[in-house]
Amino acid sequence: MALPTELIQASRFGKARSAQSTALLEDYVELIADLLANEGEARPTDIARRLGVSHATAIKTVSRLKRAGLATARPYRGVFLTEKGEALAQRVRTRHRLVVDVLRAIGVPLESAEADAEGIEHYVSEATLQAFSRFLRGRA
Amino acid sequence: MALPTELIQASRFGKARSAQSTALLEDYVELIADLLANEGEARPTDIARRLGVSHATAIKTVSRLKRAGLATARPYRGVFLTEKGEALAQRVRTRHRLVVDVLRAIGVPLESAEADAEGIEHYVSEATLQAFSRFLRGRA
DNA sequence: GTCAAAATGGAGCCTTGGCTACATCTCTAA
DNA sequence: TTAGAGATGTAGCCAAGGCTCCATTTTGAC
Repeated sequence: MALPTELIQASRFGKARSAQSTALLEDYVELIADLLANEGEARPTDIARRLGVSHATAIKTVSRLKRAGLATARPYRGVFLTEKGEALAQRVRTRHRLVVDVLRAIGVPLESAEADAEGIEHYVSEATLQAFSRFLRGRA
Repeated sequence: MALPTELIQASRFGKARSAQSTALLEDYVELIADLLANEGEARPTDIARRLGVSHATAIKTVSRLKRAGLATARPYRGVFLTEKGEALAQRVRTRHRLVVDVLRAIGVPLESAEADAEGIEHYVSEATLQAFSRFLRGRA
């Protein structure tokens, strides 16, 4: 093999770990976009309820989103996405659909596909996404 | 729909979050089993190198493994798995292979399949695993 | 057999992502 | 128009999972 096993493996685990840290932000951005589209506004309490966490936790994470340049929010005035946030939401939404569609195509029940996709989607690389697209096109 | 959207969604996110907390333990158990099988022993330093973390981090997590009843370790004497740990390692290994095989079957390049599986495997439910098996059998 | 290198373990620090409890603001219904 | 409900924000706590730095133990080379 080209590289020592341990280096290959370490880099894989490292990637998985860093994916974990962005997973939460992706979930928030996706949900905020959804709330803005369907409810017209994204309030911390709604975000908290949808994610199943306390409102305090939601507010704290929203401030992380702001720090990351993904969202804007003024006190007592709801949350909005920046351009960067919108772009991320779009990518995340597309990826989510693709993952669910592939799972469905493989024969995973709808409910399991939706639930598992919530975790899986954060670990699907670009190369894998492309393979997913090809796979779906191939059986369309 | 049977349940309010927000409850369904909250439970999905909740599941994904709790999967995250077990993911690390699963990785450790899988790796320790691998080291025991291939090297005859699992030393904290090797674990750390393979995972790409500091040895101190590895040691701390091994003590979590002990607390969880998955591993045993005496000072300066390497790490071993309990029966419960062995069983978990076996399940994790099987699942890992299944995920990689499905990704490969779909057309994901080997390297991406191995790398992405490292993250994906922790979020694949029992129902999805079964669908994966059926899918592979169906095209064998 | 000794001593230096390597492995191991521990202490203490940071960030993240949870929580509860409390304080403050907004808004709506009477 | 004003009280009370509900939403929002703040503070302080916890555990997990990283890290570095330091002390100790083991081990291997001479």
